[in-house]
This record gives sequence, structure tokens and C-alpha cells, in this order.
Amino acid sequence: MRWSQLFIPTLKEDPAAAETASHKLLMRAGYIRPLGSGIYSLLPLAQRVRLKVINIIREEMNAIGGQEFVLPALHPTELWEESGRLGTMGDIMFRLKDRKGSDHVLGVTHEEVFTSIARNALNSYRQLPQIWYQFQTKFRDELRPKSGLLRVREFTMKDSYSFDVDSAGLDKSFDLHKAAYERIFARAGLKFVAVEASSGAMGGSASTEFMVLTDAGEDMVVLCNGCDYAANVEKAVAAVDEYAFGNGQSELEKFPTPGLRTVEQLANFADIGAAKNQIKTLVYSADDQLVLVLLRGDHELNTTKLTDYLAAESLRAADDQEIFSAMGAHAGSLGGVGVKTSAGKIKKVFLDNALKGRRNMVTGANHDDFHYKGVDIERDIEATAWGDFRAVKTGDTCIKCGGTLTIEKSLEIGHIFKLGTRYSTTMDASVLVSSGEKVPIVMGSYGIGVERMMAAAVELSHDKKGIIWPQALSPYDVIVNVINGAEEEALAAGEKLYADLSASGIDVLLDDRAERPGFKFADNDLIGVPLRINIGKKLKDGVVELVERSTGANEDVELQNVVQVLKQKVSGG
RNA sequence: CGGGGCGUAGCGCAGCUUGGUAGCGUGUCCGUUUCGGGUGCGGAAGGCCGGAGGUUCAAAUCCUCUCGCCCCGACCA
Repeated sequence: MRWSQLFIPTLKEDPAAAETASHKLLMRAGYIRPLGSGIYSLLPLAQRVRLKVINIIREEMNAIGGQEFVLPALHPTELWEESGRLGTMGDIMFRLKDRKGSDHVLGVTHEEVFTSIARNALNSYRQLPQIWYQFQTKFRDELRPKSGLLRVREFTMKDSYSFDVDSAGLDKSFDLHKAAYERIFARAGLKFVAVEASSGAMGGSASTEFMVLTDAGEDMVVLCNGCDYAANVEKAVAAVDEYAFGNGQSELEKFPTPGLRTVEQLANFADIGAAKNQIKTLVYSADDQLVLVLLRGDHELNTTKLTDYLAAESLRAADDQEIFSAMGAHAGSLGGVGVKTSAGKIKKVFLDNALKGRRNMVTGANHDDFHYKGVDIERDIEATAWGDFRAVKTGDTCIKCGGTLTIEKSLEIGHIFKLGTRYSTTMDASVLVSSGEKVPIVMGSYGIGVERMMAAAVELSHDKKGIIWPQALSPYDVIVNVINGAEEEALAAGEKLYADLSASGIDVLLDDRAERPGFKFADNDLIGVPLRINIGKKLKDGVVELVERSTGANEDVELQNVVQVLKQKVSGG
């Protein structure tokens, strides 16, 4: 296409509302325009990138036997009542009524719709496995849309679903997807890590997230410096470090601690109270039931782990009143010693694994301004269950190799789940197996955010001048810039090159504008096409320049060789 | 939903404290000039000052309400 005829509304200055690099640059370079909070129009350049992303995904999905569907975005509410997710996801769903007053929702994801098809049409194990996918607009009424395309209320998702007879089949479908996702992101030129993740509201047993490491993301991932261990902080586990017990007595003894309310204050009060020798006591309300969570004094609770462990629909910290009425003391003097789950308002007491076998610990006495020392956890505290509830922090020890863990900010671009029979059971999707028995279909669910992938690519690859697209995602393979767009000979050469390149399957953007060179270079750099041919003064010698956007490297190429050189660059790059 | 910030020309902003004819930069249009990193000069068009109500002789400016956008937090695939 000729730039002079294209709609590429570039901006000289950063838009005031934009904060993150991808937001600023996609706006400035004329890719997107906002329509409302978290709602964006994709302009022609963005649509070209979007289609490149979609085509890569489509090829890889087809390669693992995926079959493309298009399902409705508008769903009758009953479908979501049936799966039970109207309650868990209701807040994030856009809801509307039709003219007859029937309730509908806009789909946030499509487990329900695909399952409703599967339950009618899949009846025999002979029909399995199946992998079904689509590219569809998802609507999510986000609490806070932000960062341009990174967190929006309407976006395209590639979602796929696998249907298998048993969990071995699911494992296979899951692994196929994992491999496909790795190829997709690699082909798209995105540097990513696959991490263990929490399944959250999706339900199911296992999940892997595909993350891009960038400060523009909202997730935290834990990475090991010694091995390939990688997990979302929501899920990450660290080894328990060994250290000597406190030197205090082993007899339980109540002692006054006037005004001491925090672990830190207590640690300064006496040697015995060092943070790791204390027990931190937290009260939570899980689905309206009060539970106690005990952690080592220097550890923090990971609420996702607790929610997942309890399979709770809601979890929140108890308020002051609830705490006092259940424990008889205020936060700061709480402890697990003497708490009877059979009698009081506390129904369960969970202990973090890091407390296992600890003696000579200090904890609150459930009496304001008093603590216990000499606490022997196994002896003095009644545990409902032990588990891993603590949040991993930078510097912790890797459970796999003993290396050191670090926490990095990251952006989720894909997520794959083993759903199991969560949906097939509640929605009654089953098949007959060879024995004649009816078994629920074992499902998996797999998503990639298409526009988020675009934005992630920009976050990872840009400079002061603008975007630098990976070759595979760039809206055009190359820009042919006729530097003096007013000069007929140069323009004619540009047109010929444009035709030749196009004929050999290369997407060319011909910058034929009669603007000043500096102006055009700045625009060229901004939109981020990775390769550029400059047709300038050397044209009279039959030579043009090939410029690499990323490095600025500049080489002369004989006009007659350009097609060949570019073909190699485009396919090889 | 809590906290903070912002709505004035296509975009970026000033003006508001102390009410009195709405400005600057950039972009756009016309002319001219220039032609390898956002040219120089001359001219022009373009604003319901987010919306509603109030105070006042007079409101972009003061007061009340409201709508929208951005950031932080809570939350979330």
C-alpha cells in the first residue's frame, strides 16, 4: 500500500492519558484509539498486526488437530446458572435483557457454550479426543481497565477446549497445547516463560501460564537462578530454611508485653522474639466461616493459596469486631494456643508448613498485652490441617535445586488449564466407554489474548523512536521510503520495487509522501516496521539502502538484488 | 469501591488563586521556500472552556450536583 493513501494518524507527542510504553506508542503510531475506558478501536495498522497474530495461532492450532469454530458472544444467562459460574464470575460479566425481558450475558469465556455443544453431540468415546477452538470477542467488566490494550473490557481471545475420555487423554491434549503455545510465542518473537499457576475461578487441577517479563504486567512470577523452576507467586512454593530453635524455655509461659502489637515490636523486645521465632496469627472469613491461619513471624500469607486450599468462593480478612468476639483479644495479641475448633467461633486452624516441629516459639495469648513464650506448636496448638500458605519472597530457597528465588513482574499472555470434569459433570456432558459405562468428558481449556500479545510485543521491543516489531508481527514486512517523494524518477523506482516485492509475496508499505526526509524517517521509525529500503541519492548508481530498524544498521544494496535480499531477511528473520 | 489527578481548538498545555472580549505550542488549510533525521517565512480557519443548576451587572474562573478519563489500591482469566 501507499502511505499517502493510508490512514496512519501518527502523533508527535505522547497522549496525556497513556502511561505504559505500549499504550503510548500504539496511540502515537496510529494503531489504536480509545472509545471508552478499556475499549479501543483498532486502526488499520493494528488490524494487520492482529491478523498476523491470529494466523500464527491458527496455524499452530490446526497443526495439533484443532478445529476452528465461531461461537456466540451473547449467551442466555441460564447457561451460566447451570454451570454455577454466574455466582463466581457474575461481577465481571456484562449483563443485559432482551426486549422480552430475558436475561443475557456477554461471554467472558466459553467453557459453557462449548460444553453445551459437546454434551449433545459427543456421545461415544470413539468420537474423542476433540480439540475445538475459536477467535472470539470476550467482554469483561473489569474493576479497573488500564494500560491501553493490556487490560481492557473487550478483546479478542483465542480459546480452545479439549475433550477426552480420561485424564491420560487430557494430559496429552494439555501437552499438545503447551507445545503449540511455545511455538506460537516463539514464532511471534516473544520472550516468555511458562510458569505453574493457580486455576482460580476456572476450576480444575493444573494450569500453566505463559508470561512475558515486563514491568507493565500485573502478575509476579517466581524464578529460580539455579534451575528451570518458575511459578506464579500465587502458586510458588519455597523450601523451609533450617535454623536453630530459640534458646528459651520449653515450658509454656504467659508474659506481659504492654503495647506490643507487631512482630517487629516484639522482636525488639526480647531475643527470644526474633521474627522467625514468632507465630503470626491471622483471622480470615472464608465463605462466612472464621478460620485461623498461623505463619512464621517473618512470613506473609498468600491469600490465593488459602483460597485454593479451602476451595472458598470468597475470602477476606476478618474485621476488628469479628476478631475480638472470636478470640477475646485484638489483632496484635492473637495466638493459636488454646483455640478449640470444636467449641468457639473459629472453625478451623491452619498451620503453615514452615512451623512444623517448631518449639520455643512466641505468640499472642489472646489477652491484650500478653504473649506466650515456650510454645511447642505440636504440643500446644490444635491444628485442623497443615499446608503451604505462605508467600514466597525474593531470596527464598528453591524447592527443586536449592538455588535462590527471585520475583519478577510479568504479563500473562496465555493460560492453559486442566479442567477435568468440572464442567462436564455440572452440565452433564458424558460419553459411553467400551464397557458400556457412562463417564464424564475430561476437559481442558486454553486461552491466548490476541491484542494483549500485540501490546506485549511492543512492551518488549521499542526504543525512544518508537515501536520495533518482531518481523512476524509487523504490519508490513518492509517500508520502501522514496526519500524525495516529489522526484518522479525516484518515485517510479519506488513503484517498481513495490510491485516486484509484492509479486514475490512481501508485504510492502511504500512511503510515497512528498514530505521532508526527517519527517518521514521519524514516522517510519515510529510505526516500527523492522526493515526499510531508502531510495535516495544513490539511485542514479542503481543502489538503495537497507536499514534495520532495531540497530539502525545501514547497508547499500544493488537495486536488482533487493528482492532476493529481502526475501531472505523476511523469511529468515 | 477507597485514595489521588485531570476534563479549555485534532493533539500537548497555559489561563482559574484575585470573575471583566479565550491564549500558546503543535497539527490542519493557502502561498512561498527547502529537500538525507519532525525546514524557514507570510497568511487563514478552527473552541457550547465535559454537562446541568446556582451566585453575580458579568462565570473557563466562585458554589452545588453530575458525567467521563487517567494513576495507585482492593480485586481479577
